[in-house]
Amino acid sequence: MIRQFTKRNKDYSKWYNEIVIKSGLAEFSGVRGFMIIKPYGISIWEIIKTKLDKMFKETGHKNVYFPLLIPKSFFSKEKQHIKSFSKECAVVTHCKLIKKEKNKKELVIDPQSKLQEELIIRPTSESIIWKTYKRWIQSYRDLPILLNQWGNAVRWEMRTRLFLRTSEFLWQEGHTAHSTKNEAIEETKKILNIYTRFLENFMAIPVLQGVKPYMDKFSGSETTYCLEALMQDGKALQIGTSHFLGQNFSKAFDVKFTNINGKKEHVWSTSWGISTRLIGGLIMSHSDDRGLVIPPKIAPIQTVIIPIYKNRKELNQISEITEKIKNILEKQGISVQYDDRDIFTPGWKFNEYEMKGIPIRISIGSYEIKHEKAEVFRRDTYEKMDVSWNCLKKFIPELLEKIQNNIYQKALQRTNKGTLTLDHYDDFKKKINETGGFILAHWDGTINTVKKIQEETEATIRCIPIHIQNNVNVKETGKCIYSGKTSNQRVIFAKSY
RNA sequence: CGGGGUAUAGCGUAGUUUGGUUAUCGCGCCUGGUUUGGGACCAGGAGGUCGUAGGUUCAAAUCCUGCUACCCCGACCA
Repeated sequence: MIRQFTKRNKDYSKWYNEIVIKSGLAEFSGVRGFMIIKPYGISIWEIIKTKLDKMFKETGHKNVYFPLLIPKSFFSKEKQHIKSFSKECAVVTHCKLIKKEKNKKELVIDPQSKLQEELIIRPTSESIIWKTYKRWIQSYRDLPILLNQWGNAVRWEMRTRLFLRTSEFLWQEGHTAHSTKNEAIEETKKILNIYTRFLENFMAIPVLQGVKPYMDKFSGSETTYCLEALMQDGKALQIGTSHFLGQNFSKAFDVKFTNINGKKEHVWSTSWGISTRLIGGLIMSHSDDRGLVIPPKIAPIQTVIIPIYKNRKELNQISEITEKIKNILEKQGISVQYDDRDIFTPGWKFNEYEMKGIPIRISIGSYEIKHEKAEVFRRDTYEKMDVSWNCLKKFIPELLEKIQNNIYQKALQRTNKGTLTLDHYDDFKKKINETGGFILAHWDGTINTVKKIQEETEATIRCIPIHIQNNVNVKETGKCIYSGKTSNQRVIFAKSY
């Protein structure tokens, strides 16, 4: 019996949902917009955490933990911040439940337990952190503060999608404080580069570094740097952000330091984050019609070994060999799972591990025992190879490298192919409509133009590519693709998640 | 918030138009046996307040009314 699932080109979003559920990453929870991340999904998140955490620590950051709940009054300080987040806050107003009637099970809120001040479940932690930094910072000697926290946040979303947009998400939020503007900007860029390296080297997701246009930046920031990745369906996914907050929060929370000359100045700050959305991006970048494809460096299990046997005696023989192979590989830091469960046939296991995206599968049966070989299968290309036992030690790590590289190159080529420079609105519409992709086009800088383009094509400005933003000299003047008005730079348009 | 779905065993479903014995089938689960190179097979077994509240009726999964929940497609957003 073959368990089918929806193909990408038939119904992309159905494919996406099915792959998440069938591969065991996550499922719906019964609470609207909130998902259960299953062990397999969390194990990927844990790897993401471990790798990124190391990179943060290497650049001088420390971890910290602030509360989940934020008093409403803290939250009301920074104007722009309130404006954007107040629409999607979950608010705690009471702290007790009581039985509605005696001897009945139904519970109601105890009106007596109303809180003096309502508490907001953090949609992000700037407010409580800046309230605290005010106490921590007096002198330039207290700076910089380079902190990060791993936690969760809640934003009451109207429309949710597994991993891509859920009302609760797991994430990492960095919050730094600096004595100079320049240092804060450098920090923002440093983090952007860490994210980029992580995404490209580990997750094999090529990203475009950019700056958000003024109307699209994080509320309360001066500049929002972002990473945009192109998914297989031609839509863009914002996969990481790093904000230069200027002095907005230090002013809102009155955080000043005394500089070396004894003068008081407002602190400069940044914040930056990535979330469980990365897992959504991982799926939509690499996976195919047979299931997940996970780059080896992020795969919870890099190699699975499946025995093929006719009887107990054969299994014992295979297991003996397998244990040795497993040891050899594990000594090199490769994660190996030996699946000798008798309740499933090899065919069942093959399909299961392909669905889960395990990069390499090794199978060993009587044929292999006889020839002292193993059948090695790679998930990314479906290629099968016979490898003799004494070569595995070298072969498998090299193959993992190759797979990692191939997955990245494939995504890179797809992204490059999907990125076009266009000057005519007809071409623009056609491209967006037919294949999607990143389109580099001139923009007159007005919100009105963006609105019109969005209405007509569903595409929006994703970002101003950082190389264009940074290098005034290469700024190219031209005419806005929509209005024909003068433009001095190209921006990236795309449909997005 | 608008539009569309769905709600029956752990999961996926048939039955609902046209009410009628003991609610269908597949997967999964348990027991025993045979199997095992691309989602094995045989035999036996367990498992249900048909989302919820009310109504119509001799009789409701099925008809009527209300309610609730989740999913999908849009508008808002990491």
